[in-house]
Amino acid sequence: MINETPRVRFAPSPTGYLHVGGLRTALYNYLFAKHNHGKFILRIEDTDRNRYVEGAIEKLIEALKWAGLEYDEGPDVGGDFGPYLQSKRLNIYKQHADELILEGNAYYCFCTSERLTALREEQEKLKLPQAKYDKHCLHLSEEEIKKSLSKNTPYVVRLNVKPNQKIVFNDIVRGTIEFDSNNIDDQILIKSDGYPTYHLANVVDDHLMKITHVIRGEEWLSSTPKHVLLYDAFSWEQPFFAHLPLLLNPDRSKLSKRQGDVAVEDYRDKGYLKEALVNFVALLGWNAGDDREFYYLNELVETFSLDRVNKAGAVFDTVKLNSLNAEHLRKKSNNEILGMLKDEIQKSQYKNQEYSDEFLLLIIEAMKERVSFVSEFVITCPYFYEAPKDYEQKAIEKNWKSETPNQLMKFINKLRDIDTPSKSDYELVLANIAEELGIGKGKLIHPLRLATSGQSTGPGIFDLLYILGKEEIIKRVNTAIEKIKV
RNA sequence: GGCGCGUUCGUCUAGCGGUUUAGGACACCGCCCUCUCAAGGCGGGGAUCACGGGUUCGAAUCCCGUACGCGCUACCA
Repeated sequence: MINETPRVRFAPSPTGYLHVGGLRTALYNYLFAKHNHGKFILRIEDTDRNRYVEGAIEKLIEALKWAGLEYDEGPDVGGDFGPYLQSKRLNIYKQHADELILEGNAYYCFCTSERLTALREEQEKLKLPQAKYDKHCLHLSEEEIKKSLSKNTPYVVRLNVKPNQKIVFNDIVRGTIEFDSNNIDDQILIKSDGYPTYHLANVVDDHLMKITHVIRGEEWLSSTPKHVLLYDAFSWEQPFFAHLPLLLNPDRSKLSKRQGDVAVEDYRDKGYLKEALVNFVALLGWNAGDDREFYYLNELVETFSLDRVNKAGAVFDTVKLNSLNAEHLRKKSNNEILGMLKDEIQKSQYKNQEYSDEFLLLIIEAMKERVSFVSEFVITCPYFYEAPKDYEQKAIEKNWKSETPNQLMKFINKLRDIDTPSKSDYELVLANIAEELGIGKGKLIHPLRLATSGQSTGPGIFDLLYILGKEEIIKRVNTAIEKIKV
């Protein structure tokens, strides 16, 4: 098996959205596959009809593709081992369950849910170490089984776990793990509605789809012995297992909706870059062993390896995500940001206004190092899109003196003489006026910034002026002189 | 309760028996740069490596125990 090309799968159940923990699992599968020139497969585990969600599969696929995790085989792209929807493989599971029954590794169980509950209650009363099915139906005679079957009595198929066995398997992340079969319940394999449970379906499919490495969340570690038992019962070779540490809430419980956003779509909609989310999530439980923290997907592919995956859970801390987002944003070309900024403007109050690409590109260049999100190219510097409505009070107090209006008028008047001032023209004019007045440049710069932007922070003043343009500056300075009273 | 897994700065982590006065990143604070804010550079505070025993000349690193956390314990995945 070790010489085969690796085949791994991401096998989510369609819940309606892609959980960031799921994204991390999918990513590690993808990285492992691509690094080793193997195949990455998407398989939908939709065997719970009670949890059917309309449109869930489409959403899942959309989120996966948004993140850039293209798969080689899957429900919408096909492949040689389909179908990739478990709900379309029912006959396969049935057939394999029959095989297990025939060889005594599984058995029909006709117990009612009432008996099961009673059993559990009784076991609880007796303070038994663990509640387990009592194998009642294992001892049914051939006749009894036939009779019940012909009467269409509802039944499930259970795994026949033999007592006093050591079940040992190797986990790539955690090493050798050992379980005692006495602690393992006779797991239901086929539910009474004819659908398989996860345990049967994932083993059968992983084998049939020639999956070499099962890379999944740690929540599956405890049920792996059941899977090992199934591989043995079918006389199939086991895949390699790698159980990934969980993603946690700030209070270290399993990452959940209650304590923040968990859907990839939520982060996308909040304006996080896919590069940043992928980069961030990759580092939650893995690192290359050096100090590097900035990666693009293809670079992760180059460096990823399963044996550098951590054992302990990791808190999903969005503060660090934010800084990574800013870093990825800064590394993008202005032209790439331009497209995103146009989308952002469409979502804003300025959607009906026209802005030239040239103008927006100037804003991007001026603001790029001052923002963490594309949306901030709008909300943090509204003065590029409209004249300030009011002026920051603290800045007025600090920088707007009684002589300020006259000084600014001088500046404006000088500007009028220049047709289309360049950036250095603004710089020159301002320097000249300052010198003329015998004041520091700051005495002009700060009021000018306040008058034109309404704020005390922003890009370099000459960038600001150049982007606004002469006419707009004059208008805004006049307005400010009228409106700002000291 | 049972079984399993885990435990290094607030958070993500490096470390795989001596190179460690435990390194980096984010966050925080200070300085430099500077027209502001950022970005960038430099520096600072912050981890008795969960705790207790061993093994060893020597342990964050190996072993055992305890505590704590998490996961599983469904006709859910």
